[in-house]
Amino acid sequence: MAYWLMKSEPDVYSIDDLKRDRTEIWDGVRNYQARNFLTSMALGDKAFFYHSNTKPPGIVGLMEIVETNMVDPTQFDKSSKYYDPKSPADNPRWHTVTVGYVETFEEGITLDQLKEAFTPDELWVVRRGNRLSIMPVADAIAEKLLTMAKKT
DNA sequence: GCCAACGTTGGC
DNA sequence: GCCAACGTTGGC
Repeated sequence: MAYWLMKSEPDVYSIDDLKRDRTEIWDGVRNYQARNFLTSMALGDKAFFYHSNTKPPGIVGLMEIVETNMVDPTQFDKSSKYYDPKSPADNPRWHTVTVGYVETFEEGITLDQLKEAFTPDELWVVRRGNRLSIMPVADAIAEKLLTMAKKT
């Protein structure tokens, strides 16, 4: 089982929204590196939910991958802001997963705390200028994150 | 609201 | 294939 980190702006979709919905398709990713990580996810993988563009940014909870290799329907939806006219219907460009709610961390782990605890090589989200919205998290780092989440 | 980082687009 | 222009992300 692998661990991941997935970013979302809470104004757009937050961990509270996922708690309410229980499961949700993670649509709208339009970056090839992020998409490649999405397509390499396996059932049962866990993902840290990261709130970006908010105060404070940070990891707020845990998710589980409950469905893999889904075609992102928004790429064919002309009314969606994620509509991609260049994506061929017979060879969709954008794939994603469905995530399931696992837990909300009582205090979360802020970006400041993440920067204190990890180097940019250990956890990509603390890299300066990092814009990738989906990234892998090594097992040892994930275990440390889970310990930190329980302590706070 | 500003702006650094950086991915994408398009002219050549 | 280069690279300037442009758009987006996301911390501050």
